[in-house]
Order: sequence, then C-alpha cells, then structure tokens
Amino acid sequence: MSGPVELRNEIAAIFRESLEKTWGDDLPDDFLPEITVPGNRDFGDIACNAPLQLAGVLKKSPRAIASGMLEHAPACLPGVDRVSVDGPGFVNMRLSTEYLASYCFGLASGGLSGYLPDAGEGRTALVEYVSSNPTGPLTVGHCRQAVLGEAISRLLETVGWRVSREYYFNDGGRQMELLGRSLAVRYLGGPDSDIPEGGYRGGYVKEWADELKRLHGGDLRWESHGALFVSFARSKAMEMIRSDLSLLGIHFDRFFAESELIPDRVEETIAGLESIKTGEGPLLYRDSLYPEKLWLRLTALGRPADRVIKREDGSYTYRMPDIAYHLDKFDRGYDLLVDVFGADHIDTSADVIAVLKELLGSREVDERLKVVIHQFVTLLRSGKRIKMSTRAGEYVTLSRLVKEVGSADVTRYIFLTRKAEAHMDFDIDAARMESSENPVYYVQYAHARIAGILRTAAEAGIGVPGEYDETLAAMLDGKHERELMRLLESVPVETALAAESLEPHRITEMLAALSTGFHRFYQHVRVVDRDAPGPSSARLMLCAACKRCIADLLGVLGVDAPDRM
RNA sequence: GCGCCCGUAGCUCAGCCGGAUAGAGCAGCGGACUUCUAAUCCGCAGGUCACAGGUUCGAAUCCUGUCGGGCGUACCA
Repeated sequence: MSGPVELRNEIAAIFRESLEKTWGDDLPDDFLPEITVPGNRDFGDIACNAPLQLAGVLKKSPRAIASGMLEHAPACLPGVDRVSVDGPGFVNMRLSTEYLASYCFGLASGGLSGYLPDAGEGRTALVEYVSSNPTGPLTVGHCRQAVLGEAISRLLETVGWRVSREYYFNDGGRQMELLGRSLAVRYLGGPDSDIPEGGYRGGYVKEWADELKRLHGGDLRWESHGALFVSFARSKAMEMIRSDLSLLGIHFDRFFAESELIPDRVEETIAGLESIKTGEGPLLYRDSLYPEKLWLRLTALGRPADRVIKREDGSYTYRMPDIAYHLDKFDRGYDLLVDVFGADHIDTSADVIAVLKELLGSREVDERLKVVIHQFVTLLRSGKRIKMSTRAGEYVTLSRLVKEVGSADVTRYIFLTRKAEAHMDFDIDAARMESSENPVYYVQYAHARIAGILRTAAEAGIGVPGEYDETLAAMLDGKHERELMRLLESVPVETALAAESLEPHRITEMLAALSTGFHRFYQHVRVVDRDAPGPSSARLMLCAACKRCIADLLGVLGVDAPDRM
C-alpha cells in the first residue's frame, strides 16, 4: 500500500535523480532531498528545501537549482497536483485531493497500522524501565518513568519491533537488609528508635509485620531468622510494586533480580575488565590499603571520577552488577536496548556506558543501546508545589496520584504531553477537571463526537462508502475537508519519527492537533445531510478516518477512545 | 568546583540533525447553541526565543562564554 511515508520517499528519490541528471558529479553522493512541511500552509502541503541546502555546494542560486531540479523531474509527481518554487528557493507541492481522499478511505477501512513503516522489521527490542528497588510503594517520580517506558514500548511495537519489557531490581544490596531489619523491628513491636539509620518507617512495613505474625506466630527473631525477614519484605514489596503498576495497566515480561548475577556473572565480567588497559594504566586496579577492594579507572575513559566497584568485604557497589546486567542484555541478542532512567541516574548510566564501550566497542554500544533520561516532576495541588522527601514517608505515591486524579488514562496522557528531558509540572487540579483544561477529554470528546455523527448517519440510512471511487474526492475538495485530510496525511510520517526518536510526546501533540482539526471542521461543515446522501457519505468517510486515527494513536498511549461521553 | 538537562507569550509547554511571517493550551477581552455532543468553535490582545559573542546566504535551532533553575557529583540504589 502506497501511503504518506512511501510517497515522500518516492518524491525524494525522483528529486535525487533529477538533481543527478542536472548537476552530475557535483552532487554529493550521500545527499538525499528532504520532504518537509512548509512553515506557512498557504504555500502548499509538503515542501522540499534541497535547493537551499545545495546552494553552497553547487555554487548556484537556490532558485536556479530548483528550476533545474524540476525541469528534469517528471511533470507528474505521485500524489501531487501542483508544484511551485517560492521565496528564496523552496519547492512547494500541493497534494492532490484524489490522493488525500484515497488515503483517508484506506485509513477509515484499515486503520493507521497499514500506513506505518515497518522500521523494526520484526527485530527485537528490550525496554528497561521503572527498575525501582523493592523497598516500598512506587512514587510520582516512578510514575512518569513507568508511563514513559510503557509508551516507548508501545511506540516501538507499532512500527514493527518485537518488544520485551523488563524491570531490573537490586535485591543484593544493603537496602534490602535495611528493609528486612525495619520489618523485624515492627514485628517485634520495638520503638521507632530501633529502626536503623536509613531504614523504612512507612506504614506498609507495619502491615507486613502483622501479616508475618499471622503466618509464623511471634517467635521469629532477627538474629536467627534474618533471611526470612528480608525475603518476606522483598516479596511483599514486589507485590506492592506490581499492584501499583497494574493501576496504570503496565505489566512486565520479566523482573530481573540483581541477585541472579551474583556472583558468577559479575565475577566473569570483572575477569573481562581485568584484561583491559587504558592509556593511564589498567582499567581495573586494587586499592592501596585494601587488596580486595577494586576501582574502575573511569577517569581514563573521560569520566569525572574513578569509582569503587568491589568493596573490601567482597560485596559489590551498584555499578558493578549494573554493568554485568547490561552485558547480559547485550548477550541475549536483542537488536535494540532501551534504558529509561530518571535524572538521578545520569552519572551512573554514563559510567556504565563508558565501560560497556571498552568491553564491546563504541559502535556496538552506540548502535544497540539508547538511553532515555527524564527529568523530575513537580506536583501542584491548589496552585502550590508539593514538597517531596522520601524520608518519613513525605512523598506522594503512584497509587495515591492515580486515585486523586481519578483516572489512569488521564494520568498517563498528561505525563506524556512533555518531552522526557523537560522538567514538568503536574497540576493535580487541572488533571481532575473534566473540561477543556484537561487535554485528554478534549481528544476523547472529538472521538465521541465522531461516533455520534456516525450514529446519526446510520439512523438516516447513510454509511461510509464500501469502496473507493474517484467521485469521492470531488466531494471532499472544500477548504475544511482538505485541511483535515492534510492533517491525517501527516500522521504516519510523524508517528514514524516519534518511534525513531523514542519520543511519545509527539503522539500527544498530534492528537491535540487532530482534535482541534476535527472540532474546527465540525463547526464549519455539516456532515449528515439527508437530502444529499452522496456528499454526506464522502464526509462520513473522512470522519471515520479521523475517528480511526485518533483511536489508533490513543491506543499507542494505552488510552481509551470512548464512543460516548 | 566539576558533569548532564532545562531557560520560548502573564502561566504550563511545543517547535531545536539550520530555512519562508516563532506555535498551542490556560489565564484576559469580545463573539457563536431552533441544525450531527457548546467537554466545542471564531476573533482580539499578548514575544529583544535568558544574555553576549561566533559560524552561515539564512540561527529559537549549531559553537563558545555568562547568568538563572533542576539533577548528580557515595565504598546508597
């Protein structure tokens, strides 16, 4: 099926060929004209700025290059019915109504999927996200990451990747022991002061303690049953996390425990690191005071500081198993690895990548590993910033947030209206509102409105045409119809870009634009006219295409598209 | 101090692998419901794209520096 993506590729190839004919060897070998959208829509639907880009190389005026390029191109470009050279040398093109209408017919009948490029080609991707340690409930910070990671996973799936979702957690470190000890204190009914420094005081620990008493009675002691406390706490915490995630409709294919890597996989990795030399000495070196303690010479890799990876007592610091974990992911053969991290991981992630590049080669790592780092969220309630501190339970949990907002869909959508690297204010009051202030309802309302039109039309005995024929285009040649079709036409292209750049916020941007486009169309054009079933049917097709497109895009974000509101 | 991210309308943010007159929502002002859902639409107003240099035919976009904010800078994870 020839859709918007193919159309642009075809036109780009045609221009490339005609440029070759005109300029021969002067044309750079790797130059491929780019098909873009004109800044001002009055100029046309799509544009090509190749003449401007080439002006310096070919030493000709952009307008001269443009005329040369068009002279040697076929008079008829696919899907285009008007070409002009404007301004300093832009080639502007108008998409033919026939092309737009037939695309919309395809969209209405088959949905968006048929027009999305198969970028993944069935290759496999592993998306790691959340990866919070099992020490308590997930918080607002994890919420953004969970939503982002899930949207990236779905986005990759929509362009043909086979995606696995993985949650990595550290269960070998001291935090787990602290959690176990905190549980023991609650179990034994000791005072708060018995909870160790850095321990966990949240109410949930007390609940676990009560449950432990019901299961095992009151005879357990930390000294003799420490492992039981720890493993019980770990499994309860994981249960809590799974339940929090399911509130958002998120399910992982695998929960990968750090402990699976210790000690064999980690020691293998250390052995591998030991053979690496840097310009400033071996990558791995022993501490001058403690022979068991190992340092990574990260400064030799352009990183700000060397780091300890193995302590004198033989235990590992965070980075070490993380390196082993990433090696394991590479070994498992995924074509693409995506890490979704919070801003607090910037440094460690860069350290891990630097080491991976030494072990696997820069190219391998650059090609297969993509890291998405998101900034933190500030919650606003009644116009005030909510201070968050993990200590003393002064944080807003994910479940509380979803509950307060009142809808998982709204929570998910709002987190996705900003690009990952932007700081974000999440206004709980605005999110709660069922009005135009709420971007989700704005989009869903457009969808429900179309559903209403389809119902009205059905009652009048008017339906979407079963087959495409040329007369449809003639009935959709109006300004508002064309504008809506043009918007719809750009969706596959933009979706492909969103997936390629791992930027789901582009989907919410598109949804907002599509919804505005539809609402405007609706305001100006009466769709169902009992006295003119032909044109009504054509407009209905356009509505159905828009409905399908909105529903499919909402689907990428995992948000519901209701038929009634 | 050092590293990464951010700085665009009163507020929240798009746009950023250079392109034509910098966009949207909210807030403000003024309009549109006997007609398919007014949870909507139309119009007005609102900008030295933090600042200063540089590269370029062309810079919000790339480079350098300055200022401001966030995060990190652990033998926590």
